[in-house]
Amino acid sequence: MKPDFQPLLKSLSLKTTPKRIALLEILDDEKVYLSPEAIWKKMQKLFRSIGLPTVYRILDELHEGNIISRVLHPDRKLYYYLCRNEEHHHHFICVSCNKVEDLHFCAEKEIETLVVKGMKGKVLSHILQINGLCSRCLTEQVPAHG
Amino acid sequence: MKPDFQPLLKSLSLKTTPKRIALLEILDDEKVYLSPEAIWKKMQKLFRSIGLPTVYRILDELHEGNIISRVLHPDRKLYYYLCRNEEHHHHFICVSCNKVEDLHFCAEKEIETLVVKGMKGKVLSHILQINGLCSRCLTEQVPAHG
DNA sequence: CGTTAAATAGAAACTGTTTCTATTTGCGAA
DNA sequence: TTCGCAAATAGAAACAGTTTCTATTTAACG
Ligand SMILES: [Zn+2]
Ligand SMILES: [Zn+2]
Ligand SMILES: [Zn+2]
Ligand SMILES: [Zn+2]
Repeated sequence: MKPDFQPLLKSLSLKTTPKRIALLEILDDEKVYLSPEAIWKKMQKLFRSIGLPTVYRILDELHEGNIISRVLHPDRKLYYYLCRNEEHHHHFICVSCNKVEDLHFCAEKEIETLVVKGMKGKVLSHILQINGLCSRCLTEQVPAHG
Repeated sequence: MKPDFQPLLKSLSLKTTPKRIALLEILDDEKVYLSPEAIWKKMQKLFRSIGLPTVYRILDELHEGNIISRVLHPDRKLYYYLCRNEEHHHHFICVSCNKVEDLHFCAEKEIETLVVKGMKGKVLSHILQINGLCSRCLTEQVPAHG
């Protein structure tokens, strides 16, 4: 079931354009993280003219609005993933097939305590990401794809 | 007390060159993470000719050999930090003054269990980093530096 | 519809990073 | 100590992902 992205965009004060909707649907269809260029190529099948900067801009806006999450890849390029899971969690990413799986774990409480009480500092954000191989890649030895 | 970096380099099968030693000493002097360019500028004070690619290459080799750690900055540029703490831990980084503090916390056991038992996957690496403001920046409102 | 600010295309610029090639240098062997 | 050679480096150039710019198009609202 395809969610209605219109109210989501409205809540961010972004206009409901066909390209924003298409990009969200593309991400929503995927269980893997995608690069801006991969998204662009999918967009090109839907629109006769679509610029790569537009893809970057939309991804930026949606990431800024906490709608989509960035994947920190060892190759240091940008990747994006749309997760519908509302509660706070983190991700296990497969570096071979790019699959993303929810990791229902976070130690923010413990860390907050360490930082506040131990360092007298303030936590602004935290990164927790597990890189590895998913069960399929582990058993089938599927070669990596871009 | 300046550590002897020679055996460290030897263990990585890297030749002991003045530039590698200097770079290690520069990092060892700092409690903040540095950008390749910042390191390059410090190197330029020590060598009349020193290329930025050399800095990148050395940083790469040392990072590859687990001698130095990369900082995942929100700005997506590369930063490096030399931590002498031998046991496994993570870092709290101050996004204002670039200071790095050891965070003696890691949930790798719990996460490993979740991934192996829950997902039938394999963990290759994990990222845990806390971004925030250190006590000094919190109280003194020190403006950010590059 | 008509108006207006937001969104976009396409080209061009940007910038951190990597590659390339000739030259230099560390270091084990003689 | 000197030699020989693979490793390391400088400097220039290339690269690639990302961002900026400007004219044009479009969504939203009355
Ligand atoms: Zn996989
Ligand atoms: Zn998720
Ligand atoms: Zn968390
Ligand atoms: Zn440390």
